[in-house]
Amino acid sequence: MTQAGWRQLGHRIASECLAIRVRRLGRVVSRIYDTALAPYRISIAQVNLLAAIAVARGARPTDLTQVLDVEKSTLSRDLKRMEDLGWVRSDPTARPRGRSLTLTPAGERMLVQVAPAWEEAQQMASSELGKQPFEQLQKLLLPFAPL
Amino acid sequence: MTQAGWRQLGHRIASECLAIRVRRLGRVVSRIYDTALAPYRISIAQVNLLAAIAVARGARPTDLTQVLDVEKSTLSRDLKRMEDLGWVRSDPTARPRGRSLTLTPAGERMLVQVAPAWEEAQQMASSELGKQPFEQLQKLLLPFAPL
DNA sequence: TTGGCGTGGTTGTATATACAACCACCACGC
DNA sequence: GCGTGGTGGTTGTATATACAACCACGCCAA
Repeated sequence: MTQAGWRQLGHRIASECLAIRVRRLGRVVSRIYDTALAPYRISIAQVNLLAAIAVARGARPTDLTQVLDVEKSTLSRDLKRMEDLGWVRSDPTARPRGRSLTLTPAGERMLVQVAPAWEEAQQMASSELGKQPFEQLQKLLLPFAPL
Repeated sequence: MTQAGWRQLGHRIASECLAIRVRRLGRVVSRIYDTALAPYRISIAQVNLLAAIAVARGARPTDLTQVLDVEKSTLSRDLKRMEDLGWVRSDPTARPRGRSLTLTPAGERMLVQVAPAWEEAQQMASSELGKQPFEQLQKLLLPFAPL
């Protein structure tokens, strides 16, 4: 392969790859939310989990892996951390099999407490990305909302 | 806060948060590319770096942190791995200060070798997200292409 | 009744990511 | 000529993420 070959390839990949753009967007957006949430010592990923459990009450970890598109091993450890922090509780379930997840009172309080910071982060994201792009992204990514 | 309060909040956050959608998209899309690239023992994040260095030849790590919106500490370790793998070389630079990055011949070969798998991944992404959403996303995320 | 098999979950290992703290070094002002 | 500050980089620590391998337990079929 000639020198022009690989250099041009690099250019093509850098300029056309969807994953590269999406991952960079993820870093930028995550930083906005994590910064806004930092005073509460919680990450946007953890707020995500809290909200998911609040909504899908009594769900099992396996159920959440579907809703969140996350690996079961990832979820296992994330949940462990949040149980250790006292935000989540898991009880053996009567149903089929597995554990049933619920927020503890502390978890419920945390969700309520961080809500204003989350709102701010939404505003920040909208102003950093631009109002139009923000809204277009929201619409386009509707299928990825966990509901 | 009443029970309806936090439950409704969970629903609102789960259904309206941009970061949650973007992060989930990132997981889904990254998996598509990583799966396609797996036979080559390389991740899309590493292909990203290879391409960036191919394009911005002789750039210093600090320069890349701007282009990629990545923390310097993250980049430091990612580059270390890739130097260990023999894909990247860093030389002291005459200019201002710092190290100058270039692809090794092995790095150039790797970029060329994985290109077909990357193309397949682009196709897979387009078909999994749908042609229209894929193209709309591409357009919307143009500002996040590292060029 | 018992021997798999499938499902749910954890653990081992590795990468990607960030923040904070630190170090190294050069440039510039005095 | 010598501080001192800013810049570039690494290291400590922690989380988020994935794949592969494993474990635990019910359930069903022979």
